[in-house]
Amino acid sequence: MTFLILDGNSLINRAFYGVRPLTTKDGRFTHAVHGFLQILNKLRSDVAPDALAVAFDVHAPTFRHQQFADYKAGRHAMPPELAEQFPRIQELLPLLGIRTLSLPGYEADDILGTLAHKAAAAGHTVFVATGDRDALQLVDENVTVLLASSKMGQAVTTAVTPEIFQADYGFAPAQLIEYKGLCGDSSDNIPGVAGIGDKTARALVTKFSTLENLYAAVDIDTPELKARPKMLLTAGRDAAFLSRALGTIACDIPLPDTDAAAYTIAAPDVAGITAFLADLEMFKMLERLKLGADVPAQAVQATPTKQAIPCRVETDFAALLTRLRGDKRAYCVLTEQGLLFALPEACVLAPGDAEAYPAFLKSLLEDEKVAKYSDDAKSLHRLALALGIQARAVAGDSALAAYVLRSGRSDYSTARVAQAYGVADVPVHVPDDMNDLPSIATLQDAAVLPTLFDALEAALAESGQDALYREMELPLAGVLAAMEHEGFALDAEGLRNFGESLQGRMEAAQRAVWDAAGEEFNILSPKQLGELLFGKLGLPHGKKTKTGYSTNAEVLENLAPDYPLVRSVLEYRQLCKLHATYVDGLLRAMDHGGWQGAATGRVHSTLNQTLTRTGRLSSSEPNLQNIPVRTPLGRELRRYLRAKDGYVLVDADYSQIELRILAHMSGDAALLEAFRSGEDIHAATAARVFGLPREMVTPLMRARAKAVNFGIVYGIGAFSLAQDISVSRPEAQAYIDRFYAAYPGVQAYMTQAIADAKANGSAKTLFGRTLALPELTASNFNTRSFGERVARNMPIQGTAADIIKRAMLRVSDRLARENMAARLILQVHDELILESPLEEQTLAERILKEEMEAAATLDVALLVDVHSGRTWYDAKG
DNA sequence: TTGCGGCCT
DNA sequence: GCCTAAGGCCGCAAC
Repeated sequence: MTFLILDGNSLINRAFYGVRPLTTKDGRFTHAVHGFLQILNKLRSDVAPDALAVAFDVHAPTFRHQQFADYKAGRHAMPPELAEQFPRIQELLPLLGIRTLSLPGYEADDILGTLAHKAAAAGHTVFVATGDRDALQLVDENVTVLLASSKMGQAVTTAVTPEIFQADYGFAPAQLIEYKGLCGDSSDNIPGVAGIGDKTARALVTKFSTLENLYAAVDIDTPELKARPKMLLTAGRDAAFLSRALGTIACDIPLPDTDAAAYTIAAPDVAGITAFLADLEMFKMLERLKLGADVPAQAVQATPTKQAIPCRVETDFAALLTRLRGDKRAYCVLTEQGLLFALPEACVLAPGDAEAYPAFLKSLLEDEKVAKYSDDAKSLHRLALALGIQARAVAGDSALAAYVLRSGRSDYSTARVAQAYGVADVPVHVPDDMNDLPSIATLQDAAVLPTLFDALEAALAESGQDALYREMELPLAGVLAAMEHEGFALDAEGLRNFGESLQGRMEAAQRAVWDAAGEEFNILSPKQLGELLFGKLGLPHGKKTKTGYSTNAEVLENLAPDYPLVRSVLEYRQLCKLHATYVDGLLRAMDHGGWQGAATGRVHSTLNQTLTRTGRLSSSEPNLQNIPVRTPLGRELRRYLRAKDGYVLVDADYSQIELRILAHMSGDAALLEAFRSGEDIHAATAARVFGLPREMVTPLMRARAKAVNFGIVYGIGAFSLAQDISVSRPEAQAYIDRFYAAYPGVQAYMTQAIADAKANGSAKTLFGRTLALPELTASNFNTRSFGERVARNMPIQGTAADIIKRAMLRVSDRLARENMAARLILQVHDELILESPLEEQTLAERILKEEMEAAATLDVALLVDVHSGRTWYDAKG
């Protein structure tokens, strides 16, 4: 049986702090109740438990207080608005058929541990839900911890399995207590070893596994331990063992019932729940709890008068498929419960747990004659790829359509898009025996799709962006799905070794800073660092931030020539950045083969298609578009992003694409001529700006001209240019003036771009992509200036984005047409990367260059540079 | 969660 | 007196 165990205290706390306060008319707070029920609902639909228990703390000292009087001392008292909500939840849970339990002298954690331990031993599948990372020590093959957190106000749970834990921490879940012994836990006032922080603790636990091993090493004076940690460990020996004991969850406390069967979910008391929720004025929650027909109509408030669409589960896939083939169109939404269809007369779920589900999906997704319309085309493509096929006739994506119509929205969820295009909610009706259906909100999202697509398609036709949507973005979703699916191979072992070498250097840099400073402090804390440098040591400070002195790289680099200490700070920062963000970050993102599916050892970045204002893509989890390249040390990371055996990476990037677009769009004769003659564009600008013949241009002049070239594209001002190239402000202004004098067509174009944007209320790319710019009419000078800079930059940056998207489609089609095994795996704004079999390398290089250069025909040619290599480092020219 | 800092095109 | 170059993602500290 599946047993779900909740930490009531932890989850209610999360719920309380995670949402805005809410009261009934007579002033009783209800938001924690509300948030907790939402988490409970989500967990129940995710895990489908047979048995459920909710554990609570008792407000009394525990056995831990006897060991350590200061345990959890200094904690803020619970605010009364939260305290008053606990009894409400404890009253409601039994009505839902769920048992609660607590035990004097113990914490909810210990109940979790004991129940989980016993149930796992009895062979049950156990899930523990909490917001407290402490509970991760319970994770093993039979126990998954569902960690609740909130991301951008949205409640999310993360399933932590042993593999995921190991990837995150570097050691096994059971060793979490050793880690806590070393670095303590400030929220519970557990001390740990003074001076040992997260980083050192992780390294020590990874190396020595247990405190016993570690202290054995301390005692025999092994060279594996450096002097400082050894000294700290010796001083903190008692604290370490005490902290470990305090941090250890008890798994054998005397509970009355430890058998999972004793917590089987009972039938809900519908009348009781209804009365309870009505009393707290939580009418919507009644609906969400899916209590069905027994709910009195007046309790649900303002029952919609429109005919509701009934929802059901359909397991006769053959019939469903025949039906969809007859309709020729399938409006569908991929949900956790399966694929959900909006038919004119009903919402129908094809349940994901049915045996025939994969075969059904294959038939549908591959069927050219059934056009698929959804809220997320990329997810349909990825579903197909996971099944080993390619989706055909993915003909609509509402989010993508809305993005093309107007980029810059913060949210392209179906509900928001429908609202924006004036499409009314379609009410849905869930029969009371349908507990396997997705949430009401999801059902409504599906139900609204047919009318929503009508509205979106009409808007697209009217705006002239139909081609952009249909011929560029929609097919691109398929290409992106394939790229995400492929992923990028990672040399994990090489990366780990590189990380260790960084760690050695970090310790040295840290030591150097501390020695020079005469004290030990957290160098990564801008507050502590600022106080040291500009307070205690009295160094001349530059600008200030809202919260104190600025310690950013620009400020520190000005001080570096005179202060070795500052150089060490910069070095320490760089090393930490490389280690935390890239070494650890990439290893964490590597596919470790979670719940199902084998580990691929590759990273599968998400390529977001509806995020940027300009039409660019963005990359996340991990972001592969910001892998270091500028500094030699950072660039080393690219040695660990590589092609698989027998393959090679082929990397191609556009040369000066944005300036070429500027030349085309402005029609400036001199800029066009500079590109046509094939000369070095920055040197050409330098010659014109400085009024010198080409051969008199020095490297410094070229570098400054390069900064001006880029700055012009962004709408730079003299102040920032002066900063950038270290000249006086009047001098910078002179460069800008001379640039415009040298390229008068560019100046005219920029003026026109702003005028057009003001006239239309939006900026536009060469391919018709539109960005609304309400900022242009703002009365605030800064806001308006920002709008003007975007009006100048977006057409250029956005056109470059359009062009590389066209190139991606061409490359993808060409590779398929020529039956090649090479695959696109990444795009970095002006750069495409293929993973190609060695024997296809030459052809792949040629295809990439040809298709990218032919992606647009401008008044100036597009030029692409191609390089290949086993690793990304080698493939970067 | 916010602010700072830092990596990319 | 204020601010100051476009578009992103992510880690850490501190609240």
